[in-house]
Amino acid sequence: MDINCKICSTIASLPSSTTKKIFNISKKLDLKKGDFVYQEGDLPKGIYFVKNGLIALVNYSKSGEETLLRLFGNQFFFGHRSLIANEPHHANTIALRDSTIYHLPLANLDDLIKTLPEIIPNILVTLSKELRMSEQRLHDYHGQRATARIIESLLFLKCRDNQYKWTRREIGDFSGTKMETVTRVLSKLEQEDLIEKRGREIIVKNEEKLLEFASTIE
Amino acid sequence: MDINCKICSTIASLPSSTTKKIFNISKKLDLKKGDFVYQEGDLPKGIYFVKNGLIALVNYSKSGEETLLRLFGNQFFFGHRSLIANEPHHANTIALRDSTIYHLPLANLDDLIKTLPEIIPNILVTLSKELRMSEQRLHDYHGQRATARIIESLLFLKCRDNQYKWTRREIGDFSGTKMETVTRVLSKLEQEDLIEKRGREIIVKNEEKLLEFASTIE
DNA sequence: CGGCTGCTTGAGCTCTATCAACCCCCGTGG
DNA sequence: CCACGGGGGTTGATAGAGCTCAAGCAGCCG
Repeated sequence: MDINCKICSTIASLPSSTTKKIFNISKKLDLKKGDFVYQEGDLPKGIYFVKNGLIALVNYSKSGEETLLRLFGNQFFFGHRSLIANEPHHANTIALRDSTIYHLPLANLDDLIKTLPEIIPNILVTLSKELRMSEQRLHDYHGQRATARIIESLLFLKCRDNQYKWTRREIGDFSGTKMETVTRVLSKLEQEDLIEKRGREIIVKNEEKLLEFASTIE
Repeated sequence: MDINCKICSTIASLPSSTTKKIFNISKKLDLKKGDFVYQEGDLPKGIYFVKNGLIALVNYSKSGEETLLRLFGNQFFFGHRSLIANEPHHANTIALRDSTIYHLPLANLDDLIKTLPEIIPNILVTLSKELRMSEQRLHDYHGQRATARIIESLLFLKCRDNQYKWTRREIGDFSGTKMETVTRVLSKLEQEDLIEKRGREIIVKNEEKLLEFASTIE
């Protein structure tokens, strides 16, 4: 977990007294890989905390295209955005692997402020960082720089979960490209000796050079 | 100002007592068109309120490419994200036309909570909506749907400021396309009798049909 | 009127999606 | 232990969307 990873640091850690309180007043949920927590259009029912696992916020279009919007690993919370905005969920949350999460049922923002006031500053910071990250990605989409986006996505995903075996499809869903493009780019990067493919796994040989390579594109 | 514009509603209005207080403890700034309020990399110095005018949050890449990230019209505040995240500004704010804004100097989030606690719920809601909007745009970038993005951008920009004469370049900067593409798409839309070009101005003849047209793409 | 900025249009090119065939790895069951 | 099946990955050929470059036009201001 690289603290310096510019796009990775979207979480502000909670004091242990707060997490303890959260686990006390929440309901434990065991999820199998592929389980949905909520789906697009659902009304917000509270906030969820990841005790252990990996949850993805994913958007699907009619044509079946997926977009990986955010990822929640250990100690992350999610569901806060829709609850606060008082909007139906704009995307789906799905467990990428078996996970244990805690559900804190809340009706709305007032309820949140009443129940867990100590978390508000943390949520403010988290939302702010999530917004920056989203806008940075937005900027990256202008022009055609699939290679740069794929490199940054790869580093981000690895940063979020280094154990999980990210598929080419998932990297594509996050970077806004297709699986085949990811494959081609990875092959190019391997030729440049920046990464190494070991079976289906991708080994980043030189993160520095990789990022530099990404920045020299455009 | 269409309340139903799904991507336009990123502001929650403040009670007049709050705005009054804000104007009392802030410093008035008169901006000429093209003036910067802050630039990328600057450290946050507080929060800004738009009394009158139109401010854009813009990101530039080395190659000079611009991305319009957010827009702040009358009654909007900006600068909150970086202050709360305690990060240098990730983009520039520039006055699109002569504007009057108020600057409330603040050192950090604690300072904000101490000085103006009544605004916190509002900021939470605003950040949440800004995040949704950004992520919706992100999703729209997957695949090549320049036409749909241009239509939505056009409606959004008009929704934010109906007087201001948006240029093709600005529509491109917001939708992630080039000026020439915007021109071509607008010509196509005019042929479809969905809009009308009156000099440099763009008249939306049928917003409903326009959105429907956008959704039939992909 | 000139000049500037913004807009339009065309031709060509590049990048990436798409389609398709094939391979590799791994787990399962006979 | 091997056969087989399926999901993920690779690679090639092709097409199309949108960018780039370039030239010219239109609206607007001094």
